[in-house]
Amino acid sequence: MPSAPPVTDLAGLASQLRLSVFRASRTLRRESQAGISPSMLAALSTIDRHGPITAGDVAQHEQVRKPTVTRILAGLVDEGLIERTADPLDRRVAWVQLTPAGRALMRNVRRRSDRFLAGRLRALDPADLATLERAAEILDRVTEQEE
Amino acid sequence: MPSAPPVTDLAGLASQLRLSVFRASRTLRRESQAGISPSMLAALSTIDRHGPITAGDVAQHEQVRKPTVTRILAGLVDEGLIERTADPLDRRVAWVQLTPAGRALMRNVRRRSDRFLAGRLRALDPADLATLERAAEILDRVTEQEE
DNA sequence: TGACATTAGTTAGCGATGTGAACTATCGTG
DNA sequence: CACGATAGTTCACATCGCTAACTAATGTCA
Repeated sequence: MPSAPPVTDLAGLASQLRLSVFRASRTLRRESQAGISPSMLAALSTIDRHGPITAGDVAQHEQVRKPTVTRILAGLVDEGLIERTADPLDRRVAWVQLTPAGRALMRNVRRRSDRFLAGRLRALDPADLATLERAAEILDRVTEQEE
Repeated sequence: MPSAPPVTDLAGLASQLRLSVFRASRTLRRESQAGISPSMLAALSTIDRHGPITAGDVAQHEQVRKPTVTRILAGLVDEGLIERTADPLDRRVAWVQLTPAGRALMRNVRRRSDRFLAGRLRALDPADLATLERAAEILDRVTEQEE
């Protein structure tokens, strides 16, 4: 694999990347079959990874405002996927964590519920897959960083 | 640059990619400063690239249903960025194309309106930028293909 | 101690974006 | 000319994000 030429047109890359990510997100949203909405799945994943976590910290990780988190968490509680625990020392704070059902859903999603996308990825060659894998990490760094 | 190890866990990559793309899209939507919405910008870009095009074909390219296209195009017409031309032979069909204002906006967006994302990209090393560039193309292939 | 700022989270209401179902208008075909 | 296919629209609905304003609890400091 020859090393790629350097990218100097940052603005061009930025606008291209914006469009590609936007379109991909739209398609993936439509094809999502996890049983819960993309927002809920993303929040669930954050809660899964970061153990017991406060609503405010979920907002930080998800890069979303607090009222949005309130609604998403309410939905996850309704579905029985997370549970809240009041903080005994600071009664303003509510900790959330996955229920067994939440953990089961996450396992399910990771292992086999992404048939649409996985099916399309199957057609790619290994180099492209590796590129996507690295790109996912880079995207996370770029978009999740604190300002 | 050493060649990457092969990716075999397609389901894992798929679910990771879904989350990364979703979060990136959410952040980019919030930071968008093009003056028009991401949907409108994406459609405008498609119309720009594919010359005079019908509404149905815009829907194909954008991977969106026809009612969605109707509304997006109406917005672009309101903003004076595109214009419709009735097909003289088939009066069901409406062709759309960019107005001078639409072309000017596209030039503007490509060159300098993506400060947020470009600013964050500036911190990346050339290899990461090249990865993102290739990933954008791959994403387009994966998500825009006909089923 | 008591006034006041800060912090965590919620409620209420808005706007943007996408959808499916049903509709109009037009076209093509036997 | 009847009837099915096609292009696009309208309508009602759901999701998802936001700001503003609120409640409740905590911290600070004169």
